[in-house]
Amino acid sequence: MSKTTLEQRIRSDIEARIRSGALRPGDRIPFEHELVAAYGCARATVSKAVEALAKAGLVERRRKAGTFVAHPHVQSAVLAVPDLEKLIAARGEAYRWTLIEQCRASASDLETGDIPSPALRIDGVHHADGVPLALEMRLISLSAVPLAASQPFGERSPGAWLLEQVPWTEARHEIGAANPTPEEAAALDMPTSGACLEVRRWTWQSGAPVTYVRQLFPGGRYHLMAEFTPGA
Amino acid sequence: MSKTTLEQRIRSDIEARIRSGALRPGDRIPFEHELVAAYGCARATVSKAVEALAKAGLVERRRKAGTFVAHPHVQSAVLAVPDLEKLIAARGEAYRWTLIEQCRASASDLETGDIPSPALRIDGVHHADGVPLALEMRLISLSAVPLAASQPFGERSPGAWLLEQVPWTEARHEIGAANPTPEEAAALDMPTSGACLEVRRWTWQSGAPVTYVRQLFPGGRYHLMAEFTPGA
DNA sequence: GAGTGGTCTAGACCACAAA
DNA sequence: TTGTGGTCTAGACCACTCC
Repeated sequence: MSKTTLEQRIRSDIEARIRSGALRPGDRIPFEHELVAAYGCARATVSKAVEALAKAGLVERRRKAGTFVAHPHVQSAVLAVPDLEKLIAARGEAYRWTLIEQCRASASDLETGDIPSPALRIDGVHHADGVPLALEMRLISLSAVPLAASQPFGERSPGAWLLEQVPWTEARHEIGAANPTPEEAAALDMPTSGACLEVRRWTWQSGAPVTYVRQLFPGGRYHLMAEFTPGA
Repeated sequence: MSKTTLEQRIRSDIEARIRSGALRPGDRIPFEHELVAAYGCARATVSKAVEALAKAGLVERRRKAGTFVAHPHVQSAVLAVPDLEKLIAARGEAYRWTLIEQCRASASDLETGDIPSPALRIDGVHHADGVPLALEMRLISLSAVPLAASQPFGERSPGAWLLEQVPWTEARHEIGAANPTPEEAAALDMPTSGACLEVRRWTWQSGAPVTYVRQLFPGGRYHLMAEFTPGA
């Protein structure tokens, strides 16, 4: 017996033919009315199945012409950017946040973060089992989050607090590698010659800047993972 | 006059209420039959709209209870991993691939790449306007891609060739930072103390390993970008 | 012009989880 | 038990685009 829906079956049938190479990029897949005949179902059902493949980028639909296997262009992948506190806890390690500095953001800070004045600047370190995992430099727009001004970030990291205050934001990430400055290297307990993973994130809510954060991870202690399974 | 569909309107109405904070995580959004009444349309239309929000992760649907605004948990983002040749060309720079070595993969190679024997190993450098942008170490499974054995990779990078041979694969990425070995630093024309972005990618087709690649980017010359806009 | 996909309707039955 | 969402049907009209 099967617990899968008919729509899923149609979809995975076609997907398997693409993944196996039986259908190659540029090939036309059966018309909707042909699939309707083949599976003996309503057109809405096959339409939903094929539409899902199209949204996943596996096929391309063209009016009057039909539906074709797409040419894979850029590899895209879903990147998980977890909250560090939860990530460390999930790994079974002890989490600790230490505040370095909490002050008004300077003009040059605001420029790099593209955050309007007034804004708060918070520097600190995330530790896993006592080892520095990430150095964080964050700006928070006080016009978007006024409560941040009176919030003490000595005990709790601003990321988790912000998530509660300002849910469902849009964000942009830039991921690169950089060497730490002497001060950063000291905070991370690493040499300045060591490589760091640098993640910078700009966050908006309804188009208004909320926060900017730059996180520096010592090379060997952390890596990001991304899965790419279109159609999953 | 509007060119948007009714489904899109319903969807963006709800999304705007979530994004603006009018509906907060845990709040229930209207039942389908309420939306049907509010918009005066068929249930299938509102169902499609709300289902799209659910797929985007903005809401969570529970039978008998209703549909609720989801709690943002892990930040996820869509990461673009472009073909380097096309990326460099798109930036208006001259692309060049230089082969370092092409040989049979050793046992230790196969272990790190999780590729079955026999396999090919190809090392080379991607240049943009004559400057080394990335060092690449790649393994190709010869059982998955037999043609690779007789393919000369002196002129053309194996990535673009593979994409034509074996389209629509699944992949996993690991992104980190590392220091180059002296040999790698020389190939990239950089000091060993410089930070590198390290991207490792495992690729399968229909569950069978196809290729493994490790790319090393000098820190300042490249960065990855990821957008996070659920509901777009 | 002809035929595709895009959207929508007005029903229906079912599985499941909350009350 | 009850009501929600999950799935599906059998139509319909339309817009677009390839021939």
